[in-house]
Amino acid sequence: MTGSLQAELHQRKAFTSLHQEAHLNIVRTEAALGDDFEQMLKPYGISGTQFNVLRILRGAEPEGLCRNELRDRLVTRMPDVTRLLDRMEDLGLIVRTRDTSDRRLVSTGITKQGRRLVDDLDEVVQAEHQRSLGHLNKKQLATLIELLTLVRRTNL
Amino acid sequence: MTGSLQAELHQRKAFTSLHQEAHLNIVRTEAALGDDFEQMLKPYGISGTQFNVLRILRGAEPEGLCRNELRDRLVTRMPDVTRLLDRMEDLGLIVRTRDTSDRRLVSTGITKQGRRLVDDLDEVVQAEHQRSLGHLNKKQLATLIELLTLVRRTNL
DNA sequence: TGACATTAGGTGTTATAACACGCATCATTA
DNA sequence: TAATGATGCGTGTTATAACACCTAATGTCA
Repeated sequence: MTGSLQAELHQRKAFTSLHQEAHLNIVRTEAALGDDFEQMLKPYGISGTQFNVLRILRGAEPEGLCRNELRDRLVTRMPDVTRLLDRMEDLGLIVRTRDTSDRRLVSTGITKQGRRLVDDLDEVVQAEHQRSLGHLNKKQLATLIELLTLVRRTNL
Repeated sequence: MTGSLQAELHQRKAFTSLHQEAHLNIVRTEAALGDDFEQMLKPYGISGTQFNVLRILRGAEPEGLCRNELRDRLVTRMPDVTRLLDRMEDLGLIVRTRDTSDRRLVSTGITKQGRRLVDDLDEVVQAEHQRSLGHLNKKQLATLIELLTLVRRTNL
């Protein structure tokens, strides 16, 4: 029962602890899922992070979000949001407008083109989720979510 | 019960599917764990991937490993192993020697200095694992590992 | 109001990841 | 053994991440 990951990584020795095995399982699984996800997005010319930004901005419509609020909503840490948005602006996926009441703020919104892209991607993404996680039943998914949430509980 | 991640990401809307929620939970948890892990390694001057390399090479002693075998054992995909090893060689953590029987192969081994570093890190890493996952009991860890292994099963 | 801290955001620079390609070595087979 | 293909590894180049620093705008309080 223990040792599947061990085999995947061609390891001879057992893990030194259950904690280590759990940690590596999380990292390994994310890597597998993440790589496939990026691969899926490649034909559409955006990265996983960029897709994430689009989804967040769509959810925030019709208002936009300022840079830091957007950064805080990203699933992964992203220290250089400015240039991430620069690229997306160049691609025509987002627009930035300087706030008039507080001129420090830059409101970022999704463009029609960006909106069309995420909308189109919805079904592709759902299909990918189905492919990568469809073999788990509802109870298994719920338990997995529950345990991962528990992990983050003392990690926040 | 559902919606912890939703709150973490300041989301207003619910997830569109259990699959999506599971996927994002995996990504988010890995990011949290990974960031802390990198932070822990920072004082020692190496990255998570570099630590991983050292651990693999220590496990392969006294022989070394050729580049591709090493790459296949890495937990995450790493397309540019050559320059990763270049940097580690510059740091004095590994040595590379051209195989004499098959001159295409470059055997990579860990140096005494590298070995000392991973050995020193063992307890630091265990402490970090304890901190990040110590609040889960054995059964929970086992279930988590089991479910993540199941996820990868149709993802390989 | 002026000095100071705080907040939001951008910039400069270096390090690393990603991708495509090239070269050398070895295996295979006519 | 010469030709062809496969394998292992390195290199060139571009894109992105990471880190520290800088500027402008706002808030605060003597």
